[in-house]
Amino acid sequence: MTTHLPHQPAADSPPLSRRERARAATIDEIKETATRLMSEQGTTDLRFSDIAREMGMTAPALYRYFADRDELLTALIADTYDELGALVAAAREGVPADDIWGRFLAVANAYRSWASRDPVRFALILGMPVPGYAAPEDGPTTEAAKRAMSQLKAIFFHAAEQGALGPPLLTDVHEVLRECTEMEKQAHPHEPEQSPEMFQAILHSWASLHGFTSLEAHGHLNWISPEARDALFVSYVRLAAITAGLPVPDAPR
Amino acid sequence: MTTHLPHQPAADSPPLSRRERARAATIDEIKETATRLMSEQGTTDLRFSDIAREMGMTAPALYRYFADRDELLTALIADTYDELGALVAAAREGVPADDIWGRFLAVANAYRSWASRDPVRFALILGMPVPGYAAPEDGPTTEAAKRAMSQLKAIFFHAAEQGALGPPLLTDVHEVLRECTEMEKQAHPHEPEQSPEMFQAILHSWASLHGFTSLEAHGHLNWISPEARDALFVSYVRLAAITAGLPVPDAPR
DNA sequence: TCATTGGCGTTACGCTTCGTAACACAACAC
DNA sequence: GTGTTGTGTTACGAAGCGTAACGCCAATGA
Repeated sequence: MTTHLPHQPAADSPPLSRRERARAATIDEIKETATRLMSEQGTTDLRFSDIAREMGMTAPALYRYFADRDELLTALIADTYDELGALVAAAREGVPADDIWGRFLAVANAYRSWASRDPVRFALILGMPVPGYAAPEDGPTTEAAKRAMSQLKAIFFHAAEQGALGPPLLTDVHEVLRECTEMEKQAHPHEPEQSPEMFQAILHSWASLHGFTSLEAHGHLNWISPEARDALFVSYVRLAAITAGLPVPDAPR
Repeated sequence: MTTHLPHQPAADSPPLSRRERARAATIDEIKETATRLMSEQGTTDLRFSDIAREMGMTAPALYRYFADRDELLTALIADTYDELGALVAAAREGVPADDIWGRFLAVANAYRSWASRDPVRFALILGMPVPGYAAPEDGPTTEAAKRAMSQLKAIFFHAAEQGALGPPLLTDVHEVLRECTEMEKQAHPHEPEQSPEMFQAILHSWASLHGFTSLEAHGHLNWISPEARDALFVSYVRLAAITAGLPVPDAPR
């Protein structure tokens, strides 16, 4: 898992003592095992004893590394955020920058296929908080949401830069959403300018994408064939792109 | 809760013995209590002991009524389906039949506000299956999905009947989705005709609606104000209706 | 009227989990 | 070598699940 903590700025205090390395490795192994168990048994309800057993340890030993189940969960959630973020970013960057529709589709596909591959972890970060787990106040939950969305944002910013971004289908924006855009602008002064219409369109796209993904990942579209779901998804993403003002090639792929 | 079981055709075998009535009442009370606890503690992970304590009973007594936690969950899930279905249907019927946009918005609002009011039960039926709970094979899960969707379907059918349904924004429909439409037609021969474009548009609408609802219900839109969310939702639903070919009044409400 | 039957709820139990406490051992520092 | 720190163990108490064995009560039948 190579924990990769983007939160503490990777100060990389170079001299990592033997012990510290061992500790870090154990932490990674715990998280890896926990993640695997979670995916395997299809539940976010992980048991310390299971993890320990799987690792050839006893349960109380884990408390040396995580104070309780919630702390472990918090770590797993943070890692999952990062993983999804990285995955989506990689997908976006795997397509030439001028192929805006291609990038949009790539991001959508990455989001969707990750969720379908790992519905439990998808639910872990973007579904309901784990049973009995109280997310740290105003914690990583909304953070993750925004990070996922920022990948979409990036596409819109890029399209706008290139002058390839048309007006969205809906140009009416409610006053309160205009204010909201203003606040976002102040919160992220380094980001390119974003119009209220674009802000609204981005949110629309993201909610759309999430809807299909969530339904499919949790099996609520199983009554249509996988091929039909694929076709549906592509048309769905096309629709989202069109309504958001992104340039979309005419030929239905 | 007055259990209202639409599955067994309410044969209403009239002579309900005193005992049977008592038993039914207890079952209802258990389900009520379980539901309440679930909503209150924000978790689908309910404990028999808690339910029993709340009812002034002991845990083992509950096993007279439900063989195990899964059986109780199955019952709760079924009830929740029915409740949501009824709620949405009521919302739809609360608006004059010729006000198509009004009905669409009402359905969307009902779905959304129910989910936000009761995110746990929303997750219970439309999110990830409960930890440790294996849904009965091909069971109520997809049933619920289809039932929720049927409310949307009804609106489209009605609009089509009235000749008020325009073409959706996307009229390309992939071959495999056309076949899928055909199969649906055969599965529900009593339903009005539905074109592939319409079938696709309905699915699009539903996935959209679900996306916003799911994000909001689980707190992932908390970084914008409730008022902004309201405004966003209305514009979102408008967009969905427009792209689906439903008649939408020009004035942005 | 009185015994029987069946449903319901109880206490008692075994098993498993969580999380803490007390102890044992290895690595490291001086 | 000796003390300190980190890591893992076994031992324990509290709480949950689900089963088993028992007591109580209402309904039934002679």
